[in-house]
Amino acid sequence: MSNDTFSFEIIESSKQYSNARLGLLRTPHGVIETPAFIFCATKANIKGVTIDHVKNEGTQIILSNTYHLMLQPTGKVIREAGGLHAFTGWDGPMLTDSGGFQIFSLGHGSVSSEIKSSRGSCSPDKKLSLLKIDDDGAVFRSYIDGSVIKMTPEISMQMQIDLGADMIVSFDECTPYHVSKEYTALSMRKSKEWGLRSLRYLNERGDGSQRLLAVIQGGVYEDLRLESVDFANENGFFGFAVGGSLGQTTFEMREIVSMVMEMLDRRKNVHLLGIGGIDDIFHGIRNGVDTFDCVSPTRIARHGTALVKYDDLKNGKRNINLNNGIFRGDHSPISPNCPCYTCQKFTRAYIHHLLKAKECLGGTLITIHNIHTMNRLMTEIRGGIKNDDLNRVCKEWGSE
RNA sequence: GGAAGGGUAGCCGAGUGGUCAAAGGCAGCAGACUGUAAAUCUGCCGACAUUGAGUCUACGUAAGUUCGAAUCUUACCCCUUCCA
Repeated sequence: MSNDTFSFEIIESSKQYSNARLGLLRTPHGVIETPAFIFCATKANIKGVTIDHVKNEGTQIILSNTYHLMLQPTGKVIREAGGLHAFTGWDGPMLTDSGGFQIFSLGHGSVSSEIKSSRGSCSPDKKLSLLKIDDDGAVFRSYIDGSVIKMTPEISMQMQIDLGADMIVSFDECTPYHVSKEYTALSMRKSKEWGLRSLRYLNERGDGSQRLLAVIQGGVYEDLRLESVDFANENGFFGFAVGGSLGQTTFEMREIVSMVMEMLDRRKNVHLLGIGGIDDIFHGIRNGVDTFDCVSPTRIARHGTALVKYDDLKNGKRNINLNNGIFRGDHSPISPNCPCYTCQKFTRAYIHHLLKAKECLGGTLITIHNIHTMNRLMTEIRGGIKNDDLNRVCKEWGSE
C-alpha cells in the first residue's frame, strides 16, 4: 500500500475559527471530504434503508460495530464474504468501532442517561451483560444467545481485520460517568495498554490496508485527558477518536471536547465518537473535529422525526415529528427545498399515514431524508469554512 | 313462542355492594432519543378547573333496596346464541 493511499491533508483552515478546517481523508476506498458525518451501520446496515439510498443521498462513509458483528453473523462469515465491503455492497470508505463502547453500554446500562445529559429512555429492566473486565479484556454474555464472549484488543483487532474497514478503532473501555476519578484513571491507563496492543496486533497481522485510530479517554478530568492525549500523540496512530464520558450535560461535553482538541496533534484527523446533534456538530467543528458519528439521525427518523434546515421550516424549529396529528392532511413534502428521494416523491400526509399505520416504509422514507439532510449540513459547513462564512451557515441551520 | 347469555368511557374488554372516574389493550394527544441489546421508551387520555385540592356527569333506560350501587331487586328497551 503506497503512502498516499492513506493520508489526511488539511486543505484549508478557517479564518473565523482557527481550529476549524477543511480536509481530505484518503483511504483505499475513496476520499472523504471533511468535516464529514459518518452514519452508523452497526450491524452492517443502516437500519431501514438500502445501501443505494445511503449512497445516493450523498454519504461518504459509514461505520459498523465489531461487537455486534462478531456475535452475528461472526467474523468468519464476513471474511469468507470478502469483508464488509463485499458483504454489504458499500464500496466507499468505512470505519469499524472496536466494541469498547459495549463494555460501557452493556455493562452500565443506558447510554443517554449516563454519558450525555437527559434521562435514559431504555427499558430499566434490561439485564446487564458485562460479566468481567480486567487488564486482559472484557467478558460479556452475548445478547443473542447468552453465550459467554471474550473481547481483548487482539480479538477486536482480528475481528476488525476480518471486517476490512479502512479505519479501525483501538479497543478501549468507554468509562462511565458515575465512577471515581481513580477508576477513570485506571480505566484510561488500561485503554492505553489496550491501544498499544491494538497497534502492535494490526502492524503484525494486518495487510497494510487499514489504519488505526487511538481513543482518547480520561473522563471529565483534564490531567487524565492530557495523559491519554499524550499517549495517542506519541504512538504512531493514524488519527484520533475522542470518546469516553463527556460529562453529564451538553455544556460539560463541549468543554471537554474543546479541552481535548487543544491538546491533540493538529496534523491528524480527529473523530468525535457518538456525537451528532446539530449544535454539537457546529461546536465540534469550530474546535477542529473532522468527523462525527451518531445514531441519532437514523434513530429519530425511525421514530418519526425528520430533520429540517432551520431556514427551510420557517417556524422556529429544526425538525418535525411526523407522528403529530397536524400532518394528517399536509400534502407538502417534508422540506420544500430538499432534493432528496423522499421529498421529491412523498408528502408529509403520506408519511404520517405510514407511521400511524405502522408501515415500516414511513421510517425508511424519513431515514432517507435525514441522511440527505445530515450530508447537506456537512456540505454547507464545508462551504462555510471555505468561504469564511461558517457563522452564516450556523444561523441558517438554527444553531447559536 | 320458549331457553340462555349479554348491554361498562371513541372502540375492544376487566370489574360483581364501599379502597371505582372504573384494570388492561387499541385508537387519540404530546414528549424523549447523541461510539444502536432502540422502527423504541415515557407521559396524558369523561367534563370543568392553569396544576393540585375540588366540583359535576357517568357503567342500556326507569324505578327501587342500602349509610353507600357499575355491582342487589323490579319493569322496560336492545343485542347474541340455542330450541320450536
